[in-house]
Amino acid sequence: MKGLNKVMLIGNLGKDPEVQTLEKNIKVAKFSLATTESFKDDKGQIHTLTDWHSIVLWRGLAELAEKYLHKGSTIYIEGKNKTRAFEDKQGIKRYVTEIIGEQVLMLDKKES
Amino acid sequence: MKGLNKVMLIGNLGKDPEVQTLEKNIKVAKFSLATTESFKDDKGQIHTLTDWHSIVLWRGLAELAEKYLHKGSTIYIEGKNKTRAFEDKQGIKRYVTEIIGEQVLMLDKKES
Amino acid sequence: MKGLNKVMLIGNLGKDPEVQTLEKNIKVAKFSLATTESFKDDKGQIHTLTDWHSIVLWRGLAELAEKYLHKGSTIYIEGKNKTRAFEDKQGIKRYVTEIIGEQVLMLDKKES
Amino acid sequence: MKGLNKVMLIGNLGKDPEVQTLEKNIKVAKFSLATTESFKDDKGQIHTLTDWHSIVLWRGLAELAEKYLHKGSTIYIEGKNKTRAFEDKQGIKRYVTEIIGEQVLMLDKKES
DNA sequence: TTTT
DNA sequence: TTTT
Repeated sequence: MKGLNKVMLIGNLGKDPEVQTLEKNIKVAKFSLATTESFKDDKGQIHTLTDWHSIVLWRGLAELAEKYLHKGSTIYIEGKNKTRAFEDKQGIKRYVTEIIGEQVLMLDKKES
Repeated sequence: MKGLNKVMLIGNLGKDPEVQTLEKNIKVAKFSLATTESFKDDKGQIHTLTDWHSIVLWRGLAELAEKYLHKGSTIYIEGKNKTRAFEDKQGIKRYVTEIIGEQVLMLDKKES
Repeated sequence: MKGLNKVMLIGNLGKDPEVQTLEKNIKVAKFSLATTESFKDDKGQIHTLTDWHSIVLWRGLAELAEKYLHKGSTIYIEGKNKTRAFEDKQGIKRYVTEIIGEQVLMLDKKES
Repeated sequence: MKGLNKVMLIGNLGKDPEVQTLEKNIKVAKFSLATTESFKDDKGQIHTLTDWHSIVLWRGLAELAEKYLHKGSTIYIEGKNKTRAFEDKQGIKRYVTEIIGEQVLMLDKKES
């Protein structure tokens, strides 16, 4: 271990995961996750603030996402921040930060 | 508490922090932090991979950064991921993800 | 910040919280929390293992526990490990490690 | 993943690790780790408080401890809380909570 | 752009 | 029992 890059989130999926199957049958799932925070302003009024996170899951976790996660699901996810460069339609270099999930825990009560 | 948005990093500053003083004497410090990971490939060969993170510190933590942190400093930082929109020079909407620090721990041995 | 002492748990209360009111109307809540882990043994068989944690909540968090938490509740809790000495009935010094909660997030779906 | 049981510490070893070799050449290292916290009291006076943690490392991490860690070493450790029962010399059942390390990062600047 |  |  040479450094630490850890992200831990509890929140809800904004949409159903988008799952792709790559060569060798490796799957990737992508979705955005909302985390909500509430805080008091100077006047004691409670406000709510939502952050959106771009989540990427690989292999077994992508399969779990495909099977069990959907819009609105509440999950705990642990992973790492990765910023990668890509070119947009105009050929301009842009950056996006994604969270590569390493552990996922489903937090919805089973509706039996 | 309504959700969890937590980031924990241990790494090194790529450059000295850039510190601005805003109205009411509030300070903001910005810098990038490298976290390093090593892993073995299929052939057992060890590789090293660096991720860069954009860090933002406010108020007291910005003052600490200004006083004590510099290029190469090793720190532990705990905070949250925030993605914000901004317009680039061409007026195109772009996004950047920053880590807003809430706790900072300096990990350099004091060179006495 | 001089060091890091952080514990993060997601699990279920083993019993209803025991709440005491101390002087100045300060409340303390205590309960045990089960975290469950599953793993495969050498033969690929899945096993389940439960760890029990002694949780202590003060003030506002104790009031939250009193009002909303009960046997079986699922929570996320963030806090610190504290080991304290006490004397048992025979006057022998013993030790117990408790997690002093600093953040609590209720993870049960509201049953509307 | 069915629950979360995570502990993260940054602190210093109180003594050199005690390393045992078990059957099949499996090693276990044990040591106590001090985490230090500073806080202001009602009068704005700064106080310092130390917590002691019992750390257990297995296999490769035990070997790393044996080779590189000693009294005073600063480390980051990530692991889980485990409480286990044992019988003391009088045959009375007692409990101890240990942190089973899963990741260790050495934070001492190399003194070249 | 860092560090080992 | 550590460290600053």
